Amino acid sequence: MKEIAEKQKQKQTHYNCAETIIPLRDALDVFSGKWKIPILFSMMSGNERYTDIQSSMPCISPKVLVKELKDLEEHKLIKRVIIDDYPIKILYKLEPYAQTVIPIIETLKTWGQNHRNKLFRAKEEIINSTK
Amino acid sequence: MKEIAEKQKQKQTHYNCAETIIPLRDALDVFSGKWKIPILFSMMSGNERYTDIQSSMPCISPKVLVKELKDLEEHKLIKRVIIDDYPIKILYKLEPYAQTVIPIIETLKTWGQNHRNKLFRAKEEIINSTK
DNA sequence: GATAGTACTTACCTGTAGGAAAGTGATATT
DNA sequence: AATATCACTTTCCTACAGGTAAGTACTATC
Repeated sequence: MKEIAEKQKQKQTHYNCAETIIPLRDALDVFSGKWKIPILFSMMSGNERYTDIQSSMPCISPKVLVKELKDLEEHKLIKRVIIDDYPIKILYKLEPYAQTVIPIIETLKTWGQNHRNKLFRAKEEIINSTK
Repeated sequence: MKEIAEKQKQKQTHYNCAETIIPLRDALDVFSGKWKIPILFSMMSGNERYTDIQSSMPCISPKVLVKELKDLEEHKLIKRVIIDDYPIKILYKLEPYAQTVIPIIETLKTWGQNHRNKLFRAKEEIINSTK
């Protein structure tokens, strides 16, 4: 009897865990992949035009860039604006909602910098130990 | 002359942008994908054994789980520990380094919750407008 | 008139992430 | 003796992310 109760308690823990994993998965569905976060960062740095974004990114292909911009638009993070003077201009504008992504970008960037330093230190240790 | 200088300034902006994108990409290389963050979260909730982690995740296949655990071990975020009593036990232990991932998990989780609420509100607005 | 830039589209291809299903060998339980 | 649990492995498969390369229609510049 006691054992069954404890097993159910454990099962419950698992269930709760699955529940909290859902928002994580929602966020990952949006931001997983090589490009979306870097593109948002590039746009936050002031790049609004297709070609500017493209040249700010290390070797993104035009096809992929178009696709990612469409995805970001679908997620209501950016807006494609057509400026109808002569010549016609197309601007990709950040939606206010994109501001909510800043903390994610910041923490990822900080972690990435730290990780790189860690790898660098690890390498140095190997060099020192073989001296 | 002036124009060239300005163009070079712009090129520099792009270059800097690429530079800051590198740590972002480093982090994304580790955390992109469906499973790694949820697995770390599950382990932080106390799950240490293969089967516990598996049942805490919504329908992960054994093959994928093994692969993700190996990846996490390679990134020095977890450790596979063999407890050699009878019967033999295998524990997946978080490395201290895994603590650095907590801010990422937190911000992603918060964003995911907020995003889900936003979608929910958007749905309600549609329902109200068609009344 | 030629070249270059803007903002893409189209077609094709590869690799990997991830899923489905079954099997395995050791122990443990009923 | 039969079934279950633990911790996987193996095989097969599909879908999609992403890359390569070329083309396009318009405009701008030299």
